Amino acid sequence: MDVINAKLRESSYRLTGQRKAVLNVMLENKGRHLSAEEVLWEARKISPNIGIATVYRTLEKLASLEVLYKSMFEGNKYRYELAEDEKHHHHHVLCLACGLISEVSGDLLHELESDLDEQGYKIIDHELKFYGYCPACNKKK
Amino acid sequence: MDVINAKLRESSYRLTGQRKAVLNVMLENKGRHLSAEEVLWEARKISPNIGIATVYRTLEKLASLEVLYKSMFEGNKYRYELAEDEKHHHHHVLCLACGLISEVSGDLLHELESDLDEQGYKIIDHELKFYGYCPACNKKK
DNA sequence: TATAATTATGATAATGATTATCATTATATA
DNA sequence: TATATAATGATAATCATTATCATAATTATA
Repeated sequence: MDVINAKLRESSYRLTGQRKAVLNVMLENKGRHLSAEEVLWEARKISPNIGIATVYRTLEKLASLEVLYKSMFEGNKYRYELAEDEKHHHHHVLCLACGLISEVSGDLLHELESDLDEQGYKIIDHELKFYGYCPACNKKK
Repeated sequence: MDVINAKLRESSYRLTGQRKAVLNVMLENKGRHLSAEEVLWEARKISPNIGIATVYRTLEKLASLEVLYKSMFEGNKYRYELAEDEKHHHHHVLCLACGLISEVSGDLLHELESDLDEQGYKIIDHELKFYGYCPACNKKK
């Protein structure tokens, strides 16, 4: 919270009612991955007239401040999640049956990244997604 | 080639002029990652009247036969590449400066996948992208 | 072979997520 | 308070992709 407020203050980002609504939705949904449309409906419970453009603008800004992480899902839609200091990388497991998105922690990728460094690359970030079945759906099969 | 023909025969996929054009474009661009639009322009050199719908249909079919791999780039566009037997997984490095897409081989991810297996997941596939600078652009900086 | 069914194609409309535009409203500053 | 600046919401525009549909090509059948 303090970290977030510091970031907002530093970039002199005014916290209007609508922006507060979006931010609150994201805070209340810590650990979940919301689409812009989902954020819109949740945010309207707090700020009933908020429009989709403002939601996009706010999510974009918060992502650029690294308050949120933004990443592509289902091949056609971004989803946003609250950033947590501990995990700078976003590794996801998508359940092909129920759509559940879980997080993978751990950083086995450092090894791969240093291989690439040796080859002359400069790696800034990475993204890893697993596709399969979550424990619950896997059991049912 | 034989493998591809076998797959096409098995699924009784008729190789019309347009489909042959798309397939040839992909064969000639082995190792490259083409968007549907790019395939369209190349294919029109062979089959001048081919339409974008046929390109999409053909790419989709070839991807479902695993003749091609399809994956999302730049957050808004699929790109297709000729599948090669050796690599069943598609790990990419995207250069943020020049847009070059290179391949990473090796499969350090098996370890991560078996961790997930132990947690009850059933992993079917994965996708890994690195973002950074290719050796050429990295040198220039 | 002629004809009927089937499949493939291309033009184009529809879709869905995202972005741009612009008039209006809210806020900050002189 | 007047004025400049920033934020907002409605909606149009964009762009990749998908759906539709009339027509053309191919295949199967009588």
